[in-house]
Parts: sequence; structure tokens; C-alpha cells
Amino acid sequence: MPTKTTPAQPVEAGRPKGRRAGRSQTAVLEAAARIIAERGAHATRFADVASATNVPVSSLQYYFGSRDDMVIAAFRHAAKNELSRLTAELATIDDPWHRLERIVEVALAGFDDNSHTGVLWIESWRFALRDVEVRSEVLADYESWRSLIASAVSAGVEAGHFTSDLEAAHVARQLLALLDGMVMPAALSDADSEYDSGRLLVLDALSRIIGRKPQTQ
Amino acid sequence: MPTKTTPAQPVEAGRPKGRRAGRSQTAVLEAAARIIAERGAHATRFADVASATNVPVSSLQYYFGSRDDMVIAAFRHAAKNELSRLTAELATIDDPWHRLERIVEVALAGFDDNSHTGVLWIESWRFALRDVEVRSEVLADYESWRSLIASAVSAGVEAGHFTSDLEAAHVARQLLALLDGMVMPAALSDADSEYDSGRLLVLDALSRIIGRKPQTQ
Amino acid sequence: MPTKTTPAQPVEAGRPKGRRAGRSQTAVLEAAARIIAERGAHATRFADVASATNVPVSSLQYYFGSRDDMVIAAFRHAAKNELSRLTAELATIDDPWHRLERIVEVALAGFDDNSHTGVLWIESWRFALRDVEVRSEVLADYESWRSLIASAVSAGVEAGHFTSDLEAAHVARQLLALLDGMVMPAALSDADSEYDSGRLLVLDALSRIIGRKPQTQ
Amino acid sequence: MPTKTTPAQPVEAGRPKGRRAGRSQTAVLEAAARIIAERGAHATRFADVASATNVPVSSLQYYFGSRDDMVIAAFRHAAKNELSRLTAELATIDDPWHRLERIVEVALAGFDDNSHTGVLWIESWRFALRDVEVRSEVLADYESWRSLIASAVSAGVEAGHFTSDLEAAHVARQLLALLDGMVMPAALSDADSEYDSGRLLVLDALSRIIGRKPQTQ
DNA sequence: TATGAATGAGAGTTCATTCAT
DNA sequence: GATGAATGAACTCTCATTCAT
Repeated sequence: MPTKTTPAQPVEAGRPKGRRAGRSQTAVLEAAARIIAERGAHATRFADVASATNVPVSSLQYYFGSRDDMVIAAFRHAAKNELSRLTAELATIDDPWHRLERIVEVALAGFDDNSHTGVLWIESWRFALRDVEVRSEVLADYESWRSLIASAVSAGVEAGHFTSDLEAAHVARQLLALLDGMVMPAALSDADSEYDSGRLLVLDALSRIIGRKPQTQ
Repeated sequence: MPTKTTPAQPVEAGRPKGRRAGRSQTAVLEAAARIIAERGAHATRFADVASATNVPVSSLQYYFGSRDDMVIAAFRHAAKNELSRLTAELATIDDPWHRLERIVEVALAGFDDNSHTGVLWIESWRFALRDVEVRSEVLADYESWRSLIASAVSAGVEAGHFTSDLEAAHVARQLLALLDGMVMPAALSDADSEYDSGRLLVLDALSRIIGRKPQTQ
Repeated sequence: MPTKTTPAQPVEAGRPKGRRAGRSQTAVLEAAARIIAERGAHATRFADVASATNVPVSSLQYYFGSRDDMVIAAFRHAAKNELSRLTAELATIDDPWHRLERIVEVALAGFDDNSHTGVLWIESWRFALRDVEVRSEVLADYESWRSLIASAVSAGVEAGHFTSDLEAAHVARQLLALLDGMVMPAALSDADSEYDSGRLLVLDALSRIIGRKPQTQ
Repeated sequence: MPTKTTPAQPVEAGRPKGRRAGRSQTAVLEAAARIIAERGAHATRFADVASATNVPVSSLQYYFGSRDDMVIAAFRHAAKNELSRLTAELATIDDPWHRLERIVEVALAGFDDNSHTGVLWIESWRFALRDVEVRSEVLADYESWRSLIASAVSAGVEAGHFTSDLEAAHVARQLLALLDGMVMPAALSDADSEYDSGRLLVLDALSRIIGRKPQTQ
């Protein structure tokens, strides 16, 4: 009978417990991510993930610690995944402008029916507003995206394709803002029609910002 | 936060509408808005608003219907308020570029400690993802912002201040994306330092997009 | 989705909330007291009291706040009850020794099958070890018992029935210790046989301590 | 804390007995005893003992069987320890009154900060109320204490130091009651101040009960 | 023998909502 | 119209225990 004065202290506290390294965890994490995108992070119950994965609620708790920890793990998993896949892909593209185009496509493609990374990104933003731990991760991911953009911009400037006199880091913030800001109307409207016009508008604005020289393509 | 789309209620059952028009309702709506910004929409309980306003829970329910209805009313109130204030202010500004500058300032200023409209805007975006009624309102508000921008852009082009060959409506979408996309990092980082650099980056990008002619000012 | 950093603060905290003044509450309190005596305070669940009283669990929570609060309320109710009944009864007894005898009887009678005050007393002692609020109440009740005893002792000394040279307050502590210490073996052994011998042993010790003069009685 | 008397298990199903005799078990038992004194028997989890001893939960379970069994083993260990130490010490004291004094001191000293035997004693009393096996052990220990007292009293009477006409066994019950009953207020109040006055009150009452002749000392 | 992994059972608590006044 | 009382539903979390190694 823990009383208010001795609140039955948990054996150990603090979130970043690393927890069991699961094998099958990634299946769970992906299910969780999907459900978060569908229902929203706050409305993602253990029971939802449990019934989607046939993993008992108490096992989820055992894996992740708490519900919040599960949500955060799903955020982290999705962000790292997307980022590493994009990074790998960009490494295979030589032309700086094509790299930027690819970045734009990937950023805006998070709202296909198949992909839920866009909504997940919004969810983690919002979560980050009220949770310091998530905030620092989100900001770090943000930084990663910026540096992908900045390096493409720098390369383009060095190659003489772009005439911009702005620092690449600034252009990166501008483009990322454009992308994130284009994502919401895309998510709210019927995606298909908006996607393409959104993409073109972003590329158009970007061209003007970096002073891209007209090319053969 | 079960929304109307929850199976329990038919998708188009129609919300009980605005219930009471109430005089002091405004105070309640503003308290609700503040709490939504603090805690998040999903975590805004009747009890929170009740204790902030000294209005009994059952009275809130009597006024608004369900909890979601209260949240939505708060969204609506805040959006209309901000929009009408901005519209009125812009009407007093002649120079198109100054009008755009003002729009940028207002959009990014929603993250001061005093103002919570920025976070509220994010909250309603997210809510709109999963609630048809809110979605249409959010899109309508979006449209209003775009038309404020577009008319300033058109005026500037007509006056010969901007050289852009783009449709004003497209520029409006671009600028609004920039603004919305600049809002998140501003909200997550320590606001002060980010605010000003964000504002300058937006204005810089906008200048390039619309081909603003360098001016004495 | 309350996170660790903003733990979904309850609207108000702090135990001594006074809570609703119930009419039917005393029935609930008495059921709770009985169950506490049977199962132990720690093992007294809301569900137990609910099913014993046909009051829903959530109503119990509404009445008392938390489970601990319910237990504490039951302790308080039982202690006050016993004390006020005994006080009233003693006021009708003139002879000091008879008063002491009655005190002894009542203290040791808490282990009849009908009465559960004895076990309840043990439970609240133990609870008090780890809860400051309960501790102060238990000590206050203790003090009340002591003063009942002390006043009987004083009266007896003044009347010349007892020859003790000790302060009445000291005798009170001694007798109360005897009583409390006789209670445990009485509770553990089969009560009937122990009760009477325990009672006689206490009275015998008491007589020697206060130097009671042999009487006609 | 479901005990063996819980309907789920037949009353006399017999506990799995002492399982392993274990070498390092002693360390575990002492840690368990300390935790029981701190948190209470019911609130002593496997996890608490595990983290205090670095013995895995499942090993504890392997050693002791169930949680109740661990608690009971800790009770038994502590009781036997205290009793054998006291018995050995008393054997070295010739004067009966000094022996009684020592018994009183040891009984009341269980509430020092260093010692937790007092609280442990209370915990096992209470546990015994609802568990037959523990009850018989507690009563047996009680009996041992009584016989230690009784033999000192007999010796004193035979030596002519005490004039009591009571049976030694009765005096033993009286003294033990005094001690146990003095223990609770000592545990609840700030121990230091109460300890000494409690000790003196017990010795005073005891002197009167046994008719101890005033001595030089 | 000893232990990590996994899970079922059960409890407290929160909260929107219903109802009677 | 407004509000206090009461309650059902849902969810998280703790913890002993089982199982496989």
C-alpha cells in the first residue's frame, strides 16, 4: 500500500533505458509507426499495436518500457530509416540539381498512401514541442536534412551551375522550410493533385533562390 | 481524442453546431485556446478548461456539446480572430512589399511567449488530418491567407515593384509554405534567436522569388 | 499523450481534500473497515469494497479520491467512533476503578468476532509507520486514550483508592502499553481463552502499579 | 500479498519448504529483512530485493519459491537471529534483575536507525494474523521470549530479590505485553526521546509487578 | 543450477458523459 | 439555463510467474 509519502518507487527510472534489443522489434516498430500515422501519436494505444502485431500488451511494455517510449522508438526508427535510405541514394547521384530534385521528391512523397513518413514527421514535430528528449532528436534530424541539402547546393555553386551568393546553409533552411510548409496542404488536400503542383512550385522557388542557370535538360 | 470519424458515430452525423452563442463564451474560448497550445489538443480536458475559467465541467459540456466540439470552437475562434485582425491591419498599408513584410511578421510572431497562435495553428493542422469538418475550415483559412498574399503580390507586380512572371496565386503558395515551414524550427528552438534569422531568410527568399527590385529603403 | 516532462498534471493534488460529504458514506466506511480488518489495509482493493457495498468502483474513487484516502477515512471513522462511544460510556461511571476496568475491557474486546476494531488498530499503527498524515492522527488518538486513563487514575488517587506516587500520565502510558501489548497474542491465539486471562493479567498488573487498595468489591 | 490462505490455494497445501540452504542466502535474507522493514512486507517486491542484492529476480524465485516464501524466510531468519543472540548474552549475566534489564533494552532497542528488528517484529505479527504457518512461528518465538523472562523472574524470586507471589509465567506475559505495547509509540514518535522514557516506565512497572526490593545500585 | 525473456492477471486512475434537480 | 452527483469505459502499468535454455 504505497502512500503519498512513499510512492512505491519504481526500481529504476529515467527513460533512455536502451531496453532489450529486440529481433522482431522492427516489425513492431513499423506497425507502431503506421498506427501513429493513422490515429495520431496520442491516440496510439498499446492495445492497437498489440492487436496489429499479435504481440501481447505486456510484451510491448517489456520491450519499450512505457507507451511514450514506444512512440518515441517508432519516431526514431522511422526517421533514421528514411534518412539513411535517402543519404545512400544521394551518394549515387552526381549532378547537384538532380540531387536536390530527389530530395524534394522524397520529402513530398511522404504522403502517398503507401508511405506514412510525412504524417509521422508532423506527429514527431508536435510531440517534440512538449518533450525535450524528442525535441533534440528532431532537431538533430533536421540538421541532417539541412546538411544533405547544403552539400548539394555547395557542389552546384562550385560547379558553376548555381549563381547564388547566399551561404549554402541558409539556402538549406529556406528549402527545408519550403518543403515542410508544402507538406501540410499536401496532406490535407487530396494528395495526388497537390503533390505534383507542390513539387513544381518548390522546384521553381528553389531555382530562383539559388539562381539556377537554365540547362539543356 | 475520438473524433467524429470514430466508428461509434456516423461520419456525417453532424455536430450539434455552435450551441449557445454566449457572451462570456469568449473568455472560455480563449482559455481553451491557451490550454490547447500548452498541453496539446488531445490533452485538453474539460477539467483543465473548467479550472482555468471557473466554469463547471458540466456547463462547458452544456455550452459546447462534446470535448471535441470545444476544441474545434477554440480553433475556429482563434483562426477567425487572427485573420480578421491581420486583414484589417493590411488594409491600412499601401506599399505592397510592406504588406508582405507584415504578413511574414505576423505569421512568424505566433511563437512569442505571449502569443500561442503558432502552436495553435500546428494543433489545428494536425487535428484536421483526422477530422473532415476541421479540415475544411483549415483549408478555408489557408485560402484566406493565400489571397491576402496574392493580392499584395499582384499589387506589387502591377506597380512595377516586382518583376516576377509567376502567377500571384503560385507565389502565395510558395510564401505560405515558406512561412509554415519556418514556423516549426522556430517553435522547437529557442524562439528569439531563430525568429529573426527565420524572418530574414523568408524575406530574402521571397525577394528572389518575386524578383523584387532593390529599393532605397 | 503526457510525456515524462509534462506528466499530465492532475487538476488538483494533495490528499486532505475533504471530499464530498456523503450521506451513505458511513455504510461504505464501515464496510471498508471490515474488509481492512479481514484482508489487511494493503490488500483492500476498491473492488472489494465495491462488491461489498454495491457502490461502483468509480463512485468510491469519486467519494474518497484514492484508495489510500479510502483506507485512511476508514481508519479515522473507526477510531473516532470507538473513542467517542467509550468516552460517553465512561462519563456514566463514577468509580475510578470501574472506569479503568471498562477501559481494559473495551480495549481487549476489539478481537471478538463481531468487532474488528482491534485488528483495525493494528493496521492503522502499521500504516502510520510509513505515512505522516496517518501517523499524526494515530498519535492523537493515542493521546486521547491516555487522557481517559489518566483522568481515571487521578480521580482514584484523589479519592484515596490508589496509593501510587507516580504521575497519572505515566501510569496511563504503562497501562496503554499493557493493553496494546496484550492485544497481539489475543489476536493470534484463539481469542476466547486468551481474552479472559489477558484481561485478568492486565488488571492484576495495573492494580500493582497503582497500588490499588483491596476493596469489598 | 496473497497468502497461502487465499482461496486459490488449499489452506494446507504446504509451502515448498526451505528450498535451497544456500551460502550467500544469508545476505539475501538480510537485505530482504531490511527492505521489509522499510517498505512493509506487502510492498516488498522481488524486484526490490533483486536490485538490492544483485541477484536476479528469477534466481530469488528459484531460491525461495514464491514471494511470500521469501518474506517468511526473512522473518524466520531475523527472529531466530535475535533470539539466539539474546539467549547467549543472557547466559553471561548472573543477576536476575540485570537480565531483565537487558531483555527490556534489547526489546526496545529494535527501533534504532541501525536496527530494524522492531518494525520487522510488527510486520511479522501482522502477517501472522492471516497466515497460519507464520502464526505458529510467531507464537513459538513469543513463547521463547516468555521463557527467557520467566526464568529470570524465577531466579530472582528464588534469590529473594523479588517478592512477587505471582507465577513467573504470568509475570512474563505481563512484561512482554508492556514491551510490545511500548514499542509502537516508540516507533511512531521520534525514537530517541521516547526510547529512554519508555524504558524507564517499563522498568518501573516491572519493579512494582514483581515487588522488587530496593537495592543499593 | 541459474537466469533472461516473455506474458497474464489485476489494479488504480482518468475522464467524458448521463441524469436529476 | 445551469450544475453537482454519479458512473462506465478505457488505458497504463506493476508484478509474479512460466518457460526455455
